[in-house]
Amino acid sequence: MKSEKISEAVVRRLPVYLRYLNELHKREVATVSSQELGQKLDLNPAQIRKDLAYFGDFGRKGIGYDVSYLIEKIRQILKIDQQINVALVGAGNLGQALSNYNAYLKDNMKIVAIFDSSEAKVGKQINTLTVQPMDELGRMVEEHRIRIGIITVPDFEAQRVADTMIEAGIEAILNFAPTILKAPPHIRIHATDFTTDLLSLAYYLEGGKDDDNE
Amino acid sequence: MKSEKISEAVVRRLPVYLRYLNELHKREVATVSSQELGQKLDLNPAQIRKDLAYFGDFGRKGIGYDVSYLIEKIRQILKIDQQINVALVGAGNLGQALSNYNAYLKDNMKIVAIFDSSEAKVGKQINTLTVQPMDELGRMVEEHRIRIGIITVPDFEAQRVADTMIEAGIEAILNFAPTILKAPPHIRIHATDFTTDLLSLAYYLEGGKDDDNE
DNA sequence: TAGATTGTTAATCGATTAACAATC
DNA sequence: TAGATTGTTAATCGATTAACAATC
Repeated sequence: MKSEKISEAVVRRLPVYLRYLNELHKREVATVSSQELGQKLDLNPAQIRKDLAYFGDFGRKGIGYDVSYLIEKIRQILKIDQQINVALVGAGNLGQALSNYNAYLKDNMKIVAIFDSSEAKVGKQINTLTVQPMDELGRMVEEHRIRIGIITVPDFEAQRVADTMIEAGIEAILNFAPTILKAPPHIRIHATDFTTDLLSLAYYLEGGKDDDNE
Repeated sequence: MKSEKISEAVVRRLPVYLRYLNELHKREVATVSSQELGQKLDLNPAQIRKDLAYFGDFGRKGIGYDVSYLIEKIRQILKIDQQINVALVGAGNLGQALSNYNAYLKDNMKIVAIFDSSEAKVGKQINTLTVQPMDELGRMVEEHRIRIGIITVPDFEAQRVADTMIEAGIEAILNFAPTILKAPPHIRIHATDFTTDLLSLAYYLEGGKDDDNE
């Protein structure tokens, strides 16, 4: 185990490894090589070995990686060996869609509360959760030790919601609103922007008036 | 205008610029500097100037960039100066959420058809569209010149849907299923994985059993 | 022993940032 | 003219990949 700081690119690949390892585990595969992982995940095997080696010597030369052991280790690294509670704000279609993913997220990530600022949405049932008004957020964060917030409100509300979350003590935010959130440096923010992804795809389409690329 | 190949990082920033420029335009701001753009978008001004300079000399020294002109140029670069038709497969919650974004995507990207393999979903009305069965996909792609596909089906169906899309002549895919799609190199695939984003956030939480980071 | 595969160092590649002449 | 800001080159920084000794 070395003590460099780990780049975000590395951290973002860990859940990808974990996902495929979980699949292997379900198929009762005991061992996997960086070669095979790389082939399945479209990554360079050397990169995978290097990524993992940042955190420890998890593999065995000549053999590969023990699937169960590596799963356990990656969970520890990602800190999901304990349950992490998540709050979602914005009970629209997207919020609803994400809360369904609770099933996928048996990796110890759990959406435990859903909030919305609109009277109309409060009280609505989404899976096992009841949509709560925003002024319950502070209390719920404390009571359930909620550490991550997901924002699925319209862009013009996003910053306000983020501020409320941070005020309440949330440590990290996953933002789906198409806006750049401002926050103090100790708050981790990841943004996921569907419209940006889609528009950038268009660039790679063939032809058009002037075909500059590829 | 130079003729290097443009990196994906650059292309992914263009829609971000566009989004803020559109906002400026609505506020009737005529001109903007790389400095101000950088400040708002959390990017280095030099990077913004460099990004834009790949495609042409859009700015004016001492003045900055003309908002309307730059919007027009970025639209051309992204090839959204013409309407791009999009098909969505998977009429679940996420699919429904995305199809609502049609409003946002007045930038000439339009979801013109929604498909689902489940009998139960076919015929359902989502906004102005009726969910169609999968075997209509080929015909619709051709008829409406659909060029981009969005996949919002469960992971185990994703590859099959991608194959069908590619077979039908779709050129680029935005994949929301948590799986790595295999496709020929001329097909552009962007993946957006909510679970991966969320799990990687956990890494940055403070404390835990052993606190290696930050 | 022979074959496989890791962990790690060195080489390469690419992206970001700083600096500044050109010029509005 | 003085101040602002671009476009671009050079410097820096960081991430990926290749190569290989160590070893199971």
